[in-house]
Amino acid sequence: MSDKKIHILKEAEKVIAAKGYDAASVRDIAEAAGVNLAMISYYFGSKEKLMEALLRYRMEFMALKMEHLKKDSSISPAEKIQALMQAYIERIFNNQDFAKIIMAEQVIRKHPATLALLRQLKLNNYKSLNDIVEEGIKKNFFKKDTEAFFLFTTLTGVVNHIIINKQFYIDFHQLENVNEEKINEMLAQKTFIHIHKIFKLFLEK
Amino acid sequence: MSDKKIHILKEAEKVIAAKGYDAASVRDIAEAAGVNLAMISYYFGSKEKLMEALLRYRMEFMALKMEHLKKDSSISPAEKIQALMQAYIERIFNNQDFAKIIMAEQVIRKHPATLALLRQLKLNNYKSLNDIVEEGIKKNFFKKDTEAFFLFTTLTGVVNHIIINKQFYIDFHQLENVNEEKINEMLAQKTFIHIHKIFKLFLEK
DNA sequence: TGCAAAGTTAAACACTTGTTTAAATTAATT
DNA sequence: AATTAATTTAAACAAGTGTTTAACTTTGCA
Repeated sequence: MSDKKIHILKEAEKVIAAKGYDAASVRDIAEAAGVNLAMISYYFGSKEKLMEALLRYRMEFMALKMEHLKKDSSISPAEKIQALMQAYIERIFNNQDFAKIIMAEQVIRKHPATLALLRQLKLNNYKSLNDIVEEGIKKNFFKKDTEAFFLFTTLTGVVNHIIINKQFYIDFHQLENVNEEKINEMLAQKTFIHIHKIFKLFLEK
Repeated sequence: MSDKKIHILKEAEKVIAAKGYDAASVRDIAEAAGVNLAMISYYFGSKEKLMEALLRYRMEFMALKMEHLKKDSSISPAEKIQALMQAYIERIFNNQDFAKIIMAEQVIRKHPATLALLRQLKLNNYKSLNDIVEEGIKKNFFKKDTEAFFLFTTLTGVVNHIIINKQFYIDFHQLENVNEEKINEMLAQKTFIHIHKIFKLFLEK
């Protein structure tokens, strides 16, 4: 993918995250990217295909590919879970615009192509988590009475809702003047500790 | 509010939850409600004001008004927390369309009037939770090292993400032929048990 | 240098959007 | 029954939508 296409995608991401897909017009996106309106169709074919390209482009980063430690038995299942949690939190916090777009897409928009992509991403991430959980149960490290679906929903639900409620947190604790980078760091760390406790509760014997 | 206005609001809720506010046209809503296009403006003034009316109408139900047991010292803080959890889960599961609209509104749309309403709702619910937590700490029933914000985010994040991922759950467990009412009941119950365990972990000594 | 391919542009396209209008119908009040 | 008010309607409005067009400029290559 050319630099120009990537530049357009990144600007489109900002506009779509701020306004939502439907309210973000192709003219808005073109203006934000500093290109002529017709270039969107020229490069991507259509607005919907631009959205699809954005999902494909970012999903690469958002997928929790845990293959490298899947069969590594020198790392305990608990440590693997920890690595997955850490990776997920990091990715969401580093891609907050994209996280919002994905949330909105799941909640309201239902275009077949994007839904299929999201389903694939969700399934892959769920399986990464599930594999580790099953390994832990087999090796007798983990409780076997916890449904992986609820662990998965807890991880994704909590992290994403912390992003949604970030402004609420800032207002409530009067952190308006604190550097946003600092707030993200602090929140990400606290989120990790929080989720870690929950996973310990449900998994460790 | 007249029956007709309420009828329009309820139909609008379905359409907006399915398509999102921006993609749901006034014509879509009018058709779903079986009324003439101009009636929307006649009754509500504008599309945006219809949205505001919908939020006001439903927020009545969604607010967790815990005043009746706030000062009741015959009920333990743990039981109060349990009642609040139960009430929240019930309301989200019984108003899934509205829950989706609220989520989308928080994530992408940012109309001042609706944002202020949502902020108020969030603040009220947060305070209901926080009051009980503080009472529990004061009475030496609860740990005092847990931030209420993370408890709040956990409750709302997990429940709402279970709604978002309901179809994923159905597909994954091949429950396509099961009555949706049954699935909701089952999921709500499991969600309650799940959240209950988490709150116990973070609160009880 | 010449020329085909790629890139860029402003203008136009058909269509949908939220809202308003003015006329017609129904309901309520005297 | 007469008259005023409330409701409902189809049609029209201007503005904004995604996409296409055809002319123009730049680029890459023989």
